[in-house]
Amino acid sequence: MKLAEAKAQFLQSWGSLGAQWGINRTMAQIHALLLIMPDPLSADEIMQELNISRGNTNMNVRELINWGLVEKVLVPGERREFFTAEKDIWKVATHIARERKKRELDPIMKTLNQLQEVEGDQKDKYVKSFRESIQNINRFAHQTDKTLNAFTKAEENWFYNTLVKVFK
Amino acid sequence: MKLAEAKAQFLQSWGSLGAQWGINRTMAQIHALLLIMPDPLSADEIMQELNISRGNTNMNVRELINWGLVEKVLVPGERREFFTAEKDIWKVATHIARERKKRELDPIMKTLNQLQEVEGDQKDKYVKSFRESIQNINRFAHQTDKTLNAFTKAEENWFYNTLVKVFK
DNA sequence: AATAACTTTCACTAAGTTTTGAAAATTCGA
DNA sequence: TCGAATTTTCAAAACTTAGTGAAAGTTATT
Repeated sequence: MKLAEAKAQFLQSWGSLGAQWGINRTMAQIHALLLIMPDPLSADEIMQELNISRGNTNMNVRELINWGLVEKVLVPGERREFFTAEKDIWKVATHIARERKKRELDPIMKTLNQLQEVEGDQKDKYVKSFRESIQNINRFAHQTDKTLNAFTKAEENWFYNTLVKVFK
Repeated sequence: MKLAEAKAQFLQSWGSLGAQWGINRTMAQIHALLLIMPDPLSADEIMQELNISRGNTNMNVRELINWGLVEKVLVPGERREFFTAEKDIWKVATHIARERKKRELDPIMKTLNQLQEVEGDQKDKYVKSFRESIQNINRFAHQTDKTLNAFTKAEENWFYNTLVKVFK
């Protein structure tokens, strides 16, 4: 397989993987592109490689920077901005996990805590069932929270090493 | 907070959580509804509770059954079908993990393996960088695969117990 | 076999999201 | 300060996905 072909296939696969996880196609593709390129790219290069508009490029690059997955690089003597992605995939994963936790798990935990205080007769089977479900989900959420915290710290990759030991 | 209000809020939160994970709102809401109800519900009851059409209900219930998260219950003396959700949230999580792995991780691993065989001069920095990226992602994917396999087996909850020990 | 109860399908519509491209804003060097 | 290079914004268009409801299909009962 030639590089050009392999590259195209990777960009497309990474794009649809992203889509299945609620990340927009273009954002995932820009990320993929920056992942495999040895040097930082300019907005124009991204536009060309992916055949997308300037506006689209700008929006999604900014969003990637927001997620901490891409950063601006200043090339001396160049007016334009260049962009590069974190190449250590493990760091990428912990970044994403940390972001999603902040945006999704934390809010739902807040909600769950409130919902536990539903009023009503414990003998009413609807109340009882609701309470039990919320409690179970809440317990699970707390466990997940702890696990993610451990995972996303990972300052010295100890989590990774632990996992490797446990699951090898 | 009254039950009705708490219920509405839970249905809505679970729905938008689902949406962020690429699961459609209605599917997540039906699941949430069945989670908190003590007894199985009929299609009509689901339609009423969530204010959705018959067709939509049917499609999403079938999809949930497909995912192994909901099952039909036959109530003696009733012609209609009733539906109920697995209440053990841990089982739900492993089910989802197993499904998503099958649908997403397995295919991408196949692709990655192919992409490693890209032709070209190792001295070409584009080829070199591409190879390295794919290799890194591939290693990560394999590790994730192992972890998920361990997690989704969970026949005796040993994974859970291990995690609790490790992260408590 | 006819009927009634119920489920499934599917063409269409509604809603939501992404992308475009041109205009506005910003930045930097001369 | 001006103007060229570059980035950002945003309204409209294109596209995608979800939801509807009526019709077709299925199944159980008499």
